[in-house]
Amino acid sequence: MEKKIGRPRSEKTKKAILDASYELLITNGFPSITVEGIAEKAGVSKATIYKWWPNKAAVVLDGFFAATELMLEVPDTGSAKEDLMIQADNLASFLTSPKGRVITELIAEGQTDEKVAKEYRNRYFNPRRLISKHILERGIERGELRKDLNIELSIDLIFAPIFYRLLITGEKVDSTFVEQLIGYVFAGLDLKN
Amino acid sequence: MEKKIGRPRSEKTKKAILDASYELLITNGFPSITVEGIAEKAGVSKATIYKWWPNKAAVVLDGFFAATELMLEVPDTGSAKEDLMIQADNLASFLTSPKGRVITELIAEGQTDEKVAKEYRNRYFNPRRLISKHILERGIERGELRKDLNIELSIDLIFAPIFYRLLITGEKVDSTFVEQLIGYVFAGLDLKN
Amino acid sequence: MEKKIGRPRSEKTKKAILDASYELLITNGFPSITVEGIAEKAGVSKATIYKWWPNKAAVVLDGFFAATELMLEVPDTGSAKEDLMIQADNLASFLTSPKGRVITELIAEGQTDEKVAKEYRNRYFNPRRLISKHILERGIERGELRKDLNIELSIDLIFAPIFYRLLITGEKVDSTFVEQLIGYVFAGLDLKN
Amino acid sequence: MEKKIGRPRSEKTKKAILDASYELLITNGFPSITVEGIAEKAGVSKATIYKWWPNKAAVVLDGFFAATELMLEVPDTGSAKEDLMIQADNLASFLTSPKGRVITELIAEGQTDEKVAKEYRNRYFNPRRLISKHILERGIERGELRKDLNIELSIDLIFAPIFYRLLITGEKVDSTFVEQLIGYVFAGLDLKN
DNA sequence: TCCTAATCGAGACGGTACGTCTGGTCTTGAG
DNA sequence: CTCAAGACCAGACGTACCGTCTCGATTAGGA
Repeated sequence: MEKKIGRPRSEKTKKAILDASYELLITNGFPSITVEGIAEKAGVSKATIYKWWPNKAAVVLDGFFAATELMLEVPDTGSAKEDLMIQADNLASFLTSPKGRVITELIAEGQTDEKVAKEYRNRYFNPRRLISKHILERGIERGELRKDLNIELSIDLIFAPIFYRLLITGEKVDSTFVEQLIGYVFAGLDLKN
Repeated sequence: MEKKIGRPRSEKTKKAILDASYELLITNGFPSITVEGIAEKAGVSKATIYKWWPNKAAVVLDGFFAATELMLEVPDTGSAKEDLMIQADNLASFLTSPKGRVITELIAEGQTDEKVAKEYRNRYFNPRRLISKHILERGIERGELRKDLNIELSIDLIFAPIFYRLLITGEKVDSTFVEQLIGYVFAGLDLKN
Repeated sequence: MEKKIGRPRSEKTKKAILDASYELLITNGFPSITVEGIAEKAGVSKATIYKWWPNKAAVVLDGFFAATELMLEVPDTGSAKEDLMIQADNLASFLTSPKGRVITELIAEGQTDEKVAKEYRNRYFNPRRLISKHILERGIERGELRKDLNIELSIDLIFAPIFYRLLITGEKVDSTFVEQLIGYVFAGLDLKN
Repeated sequence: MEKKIGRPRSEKTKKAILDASYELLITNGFPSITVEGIAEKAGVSKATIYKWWPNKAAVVLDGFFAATELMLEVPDTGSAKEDLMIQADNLASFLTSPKGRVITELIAEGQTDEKVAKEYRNRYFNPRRLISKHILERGIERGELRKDLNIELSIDLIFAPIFYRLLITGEKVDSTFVEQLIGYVFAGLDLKN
């Protein structure tokens, strides 16, 4: 147990930093955030920020997740397909909202900063994938889906197109799209379907 | 009819800039490229670069596409599924190669710079989607695929997971994956399949 | 004698350059003149300017003297002191006018560009000093001034304070000052006077 | 009462900047000084320089005066004429030395930058004129000079020709010249003298 | 009349410094 | 020991002019 001499870390300061960071993130977007801006808005010294976070990305990520780590409800309608549709629709709604834009910016940042990538995988994607996994497993148990289903790949199939449109093609991502998407994923392209 | 007065633009200089830009892109990655660096490597004045391109992203994009605008062969095995598998596999190979890493960096940049996004859609993705479209239409004609197939969505389904893994989950993208992927996309998740 | 084949130099162009140069000099002052500006205003190519003048200073000087090489009348009132007073007063009037400001700017430029210095000595100061010399010599002949007068020094004494005020102290240079100045120069500081 | 929070300004850095600036001024002259050069020589960031000085002229002036603000001894031989001769001779020696060249360059700069002009008047010329004034007043008290002498004009008469030669005619400024000059200023041009 | 050679306009180009900005580190004194 | 304040270094940004250069189009005199 290490000694605890000296002035203890101020939780108020920490909160101020994360709040300021998140607010700037929402209003101005990731790339135009500056550490100086966060410090000023939080009424805090730049040095204090760098004391506790190694760089800009770290603070901003922390601020984002501190603000968005919310309940992850597991839909349960009795139908795996229906449950996944709900989950996908919720995701699409969030991603296309102003707050959701941050996610795509973080993904962008993650392309050149592995720490960022790790962070959003652990704190954002993995928890959500677990839910999907749970839904799919329930579907298998119930006999709705076949036993040897590749669950990870199935999750990819469902959610990838949503991100593909957001990140790459820029096409619309709305409920109609999600519905069609789930339909095609379940049915497959083959003629027989 | 465009004017032809004054000293004409030096093609040698243009090439030197694009080459230098591309080389730096490959070796150091997008975010660490500097216009000053390009100028120096190309033996060119910074002002000349800014004369022809509005900003860093524009030069780098141009350099990238000048170097990668290659033949887009349309696979034709007689089977749409087979053709798409080949196309997807080619894409996966490229994206996971050092040169392909650039694409994900450009997508990252595109999240906050609409011009970049527009550019890679027009110059990279659209041509490739056209090929997929062609393959699918041929499949429909041949009776391999159903007449009312939503072609755009189908293309999304096939390629999205590849980018999803690269950009988000970081999971492996190899031939096995592509094979499984195409299998699932064609067959669907439904029990009956 | 050199051949005169080829297109001859356009006098119209030369005039346009000098005029534009002078106008810019008067309106904006020496340091904010740019060769690009002269070229544009004159409707002329930059290369043409550099064809005939080695650098910015040369054009501007030429433009200035082309516009200001005026008659140098020799005052002749019958009194050397009176004549010098008139000359000094004329000089002071010119130097404190907007057009005269240019002279001080040229002197400034001359501190670091010997060619400029040479130029304004030859084309501006020497002709004027010759007049003063003439006046003083006439005064000696007439018996107004002593035979062994150091003429060069005397000229310095008369005109130096005018420039001193303009260039250094910034004090007023008006007719009253000139009058007092001439008075003191002629009388000397000594008690007996 | 001024605040004293935050890291205090580094005197070492300030000195390094002023020293570097002065050394460059002496060796290369005012117009070829660059802020970048000062920064490099001083081992300092450009931003730090711009933090404390608004532009090049300001740093260089400061560097110059920091290095030359020396004792201003008042000569006192018992004769005003003699004292002025000594002062003028000292000035001439300084101005014609390498370090003195800077003064003429500053005067040049002052023609188009009023702040520079103000600065060298306050920090260089005014203190020296005060000494001359003192000498002249002492001369009047002693009965060497007449009571109603125009002191300012007299100072102009003595020092102006030195600067006139340096700035304009380029003629020699040595002890002989100074001696003659003082002689003429005191005696006047009039025949009776 | 055609040829030859210099001049001209337009404007691209390498170079150099500008003054600004931000990321991340360091230095004080107060708490 | 922590914190606010803020000075500091490093280094890229995009801009501005310099003086040089390459074009094609003119514009004379000489062949």
